[in-house]
Amino acid sequence: MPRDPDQTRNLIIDKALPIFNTKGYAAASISDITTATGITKGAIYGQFKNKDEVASVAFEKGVAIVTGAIAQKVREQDTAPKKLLAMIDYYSQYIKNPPILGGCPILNSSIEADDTVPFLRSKVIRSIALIKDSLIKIVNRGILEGQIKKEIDAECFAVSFYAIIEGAISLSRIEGDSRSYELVKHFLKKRIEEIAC
Amino acid sequence: MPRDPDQTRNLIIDKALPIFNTKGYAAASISDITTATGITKGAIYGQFKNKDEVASVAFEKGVAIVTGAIAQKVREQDTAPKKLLAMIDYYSQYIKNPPILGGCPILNSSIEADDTVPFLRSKVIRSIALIKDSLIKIVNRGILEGQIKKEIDAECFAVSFYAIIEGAISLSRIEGDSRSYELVKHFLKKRIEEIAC
DNA sequence: TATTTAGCATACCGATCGGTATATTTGAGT
DNA sequence: ACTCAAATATACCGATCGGTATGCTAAATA
Repeated sequence: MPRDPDQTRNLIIDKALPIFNTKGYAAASISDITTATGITKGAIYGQFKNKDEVASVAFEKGVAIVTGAIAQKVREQDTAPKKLLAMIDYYSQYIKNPPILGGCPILNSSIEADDTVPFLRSKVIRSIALIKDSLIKIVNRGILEGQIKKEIDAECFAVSFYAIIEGAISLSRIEGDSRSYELVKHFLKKRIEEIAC
Repeated sequence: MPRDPDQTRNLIIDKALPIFNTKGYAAASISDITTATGITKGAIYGQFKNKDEVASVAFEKGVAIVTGAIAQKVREQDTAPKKLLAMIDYYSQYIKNPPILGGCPILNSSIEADDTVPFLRSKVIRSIALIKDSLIKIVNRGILEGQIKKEIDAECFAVSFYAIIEGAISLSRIEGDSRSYELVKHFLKKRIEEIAC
């Protein structure tokens, strides 16, 4: 097995991820990836069976980067309110210094995959469900440990929390200004104070 | 001037709008529009100078439909809290029975226009600014008229309100289920109760 | 009713798309 | 050092893209 195929695979995905994330699945082309990597079409189709598979793997990598970093930040905190604040701060950093060019891959793919690109849809749905579940667990554990008021509906809060962050990211991205996100950040901090014991 | 060009123009835009809104600017093709309208490429390029212009005009129409309907619903209410609730209910209807196939054109275009499609970016930004401003005015007038607590930061609330609605729409659309939006709706109703006098 | 011209249809352009068949290169096993 | 198969490069495929040049058609003017 000459010329380390794993390295080739990784290079393709690493370069394809920001391309798909900025241009979108439809607008991104295999040629974009060959020029970005310096690798030819033959190598790409040697590693992946088609464009869909490249996009799929790149998406999974994008999700892993984001959710991995969030999980890390959340784990560093010991109470539910602090964990929620850590998530807010992570996305704040995300906007100013994005780890992946083009914004949040889950949000981006969500918009493109809802009607077209069916092979991505299920992956997006699963990623969102995972984030939602971990948010619900944070809130529920916070209730059990006496950090969050017990009358709080965990799912309602979790979904609203996630929705407002994704909405704020899209606003700040299109405006090219972090102001909208910072306003939402302030709003969310007040909400967290409200539900905290 | 034979064969009513205005009618041709309207037909093209009416058919192009849901196509661009579902497939996105990059994936939607002129051929899609010719098959949807029964009109040939020659006629389309007789009315519009290029694909960008078709997408631009279609986007403006989409925004006009959404903002026009919202303005109507808001005008029917006499207090700020009721106006906000009317907006929430409008988008609730929007999800179940969308007036434009493919979701919210502002949100969709926002995602695609942030990095590519520069000709749409300024239009999206202006549309968002208009909605934001009208929300701020609703809140501020509510404060003046004693319907909303005066310590509320109108801009913070307005941006958060809009962000959470757009986020909830994208969630419900990708999930193919209105549940997420309904949860957010419940969350928002509580927030409106909180800020009301 | 003849003329004219705006509105539309047809046919075509080069470029690029995703994908493949085939040639070439590389490195591990012998 | 030679072999052989795996990995990559090259060259090409039909289809489709946005866009245009040109021919036809229909309605307003005279």
